[in-house]
Amino acid sequence: MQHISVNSPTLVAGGASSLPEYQRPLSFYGLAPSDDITIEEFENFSFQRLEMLRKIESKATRGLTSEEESKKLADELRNVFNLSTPEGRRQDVISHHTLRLAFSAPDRRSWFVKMESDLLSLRLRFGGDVKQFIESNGMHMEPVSRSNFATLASDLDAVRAQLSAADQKMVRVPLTPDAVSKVPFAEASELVWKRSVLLRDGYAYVFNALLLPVIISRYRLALRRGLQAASNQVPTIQDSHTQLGSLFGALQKYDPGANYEPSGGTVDLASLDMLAKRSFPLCMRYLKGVMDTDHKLKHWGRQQYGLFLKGIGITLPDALQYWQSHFTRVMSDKDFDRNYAYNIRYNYGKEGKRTDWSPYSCSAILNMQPPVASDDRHGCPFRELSATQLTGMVTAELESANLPDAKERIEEVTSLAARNHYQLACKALWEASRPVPTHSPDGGAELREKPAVTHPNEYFDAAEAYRKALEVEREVGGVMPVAVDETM
RNA sequence: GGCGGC
DNA sequence: GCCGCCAACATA
Ligand code: SF4
Repeated sequence: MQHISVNSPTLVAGGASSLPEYQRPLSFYGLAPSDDITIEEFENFSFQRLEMLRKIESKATRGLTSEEESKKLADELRNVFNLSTPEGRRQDVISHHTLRLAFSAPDRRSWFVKMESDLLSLRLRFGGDVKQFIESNGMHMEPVSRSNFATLASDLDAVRAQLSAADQKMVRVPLTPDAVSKVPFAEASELVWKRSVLLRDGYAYVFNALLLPVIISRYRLALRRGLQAASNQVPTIQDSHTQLGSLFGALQKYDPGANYEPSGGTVDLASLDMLAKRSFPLCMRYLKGVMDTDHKLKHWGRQQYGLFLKGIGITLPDALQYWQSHFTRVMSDKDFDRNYAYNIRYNYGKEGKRTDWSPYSCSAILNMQPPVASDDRHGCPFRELSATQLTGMVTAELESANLPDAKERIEEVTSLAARNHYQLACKALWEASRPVPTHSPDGGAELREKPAVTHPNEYFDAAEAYRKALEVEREVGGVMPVAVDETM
């Protein structure tokens, strides 16, 4: 059996599980394993952990995040690595560090960080001890002095009164200075979001009973640093241990998040449906709809939509495959190659004068040859669609976001369009389902601050940025702000 | 879609 | 019939 070690000097004294990295049941995994680990162990442990993370993901994507579901999940996960035994802790640490290496590439980090932080959160919530975790890991939480506390006490009481019932139960009633910590604003974003903290001078005053999100926030930061470091180690490790290469290869194939997180500037074809639904401007959503039903698009529609797709990060091979797969449903492969493939490559700067053409702006789109043929689908729907069609599309889009004020929003959008304010209508639609977050950073502010949409890709980018800003909250179990209309 | 070449 | 090359810019 082939023994290998991640760290070069191997030390084994009195059994591996007495090593410092295996002492605490829960940690930020700051210490890498230093004992001998067999290939089989690497494989078994890391695949078991990957299974755990995938379970967490699948629960989350199916929306099973209630207290009961979370508890069930936590119980299930406890059976994978038994953290109350030294060997279970060893397996936990080894598997974590193996996956760090496998998920260290920049475009694979987010998924791993999210799942690992969910895992730690579950473990601490069900069966863990936050206070003990903080102590045993030497985490520093800045205490509040007696005199400072005196000035905050009444405000803290007010905050406590607003807590959810469950949280309120956790905070002991006569508040004392040692029941509160002073935390940098950024580390308490989820609590700020839920208005569970008192804000003063750029700091958040957090009830110690509710410190979990702060821990998770620090964990995410530490983990991101660790992944950065791990990515530097990967080449060395793969050089000295070729056996690990195939393990990493296998682990990569198991990455479930790879094709749904549009990261690293390129976008996977598989995520197109999802992206269209959540972030395409109306014109592009419309063109995509035509592609999905008719599998063809006339020339200017291809230009408008194709360049937009390039702009959001569809690669040339994917673009060729995308158009080909649709067009060949209504024509031969040969016809597609002869008449359309060249133009797609040309738009990507791979033919002729090799210019990387930029996607059309709104004014370019508004200014194109008007669609005359009955099957011309290009242009701006706010101008080209009949009032009935437009209302239908806008309604469909806003209904899926189920807003309290959908009626008014639809009316606002369609009446702007009727007055020929197409780009204003477009922006009103963007805003309708994207209320300004009260606390979290306003992703998409670039667009919100402008009066009108000026570019379809700007619409898309701002929509994605908005989503991403909210994601920060959701990663630590926060609330979506669509439900955040509580004006108080 | 237009222009151009054979 | 075969093929290559190009491209828009007011919309408060
Ligand atoms: S305003 Fe611009 S982005 Fe919006 S639908 Fe019209 S062309 Fe597309």
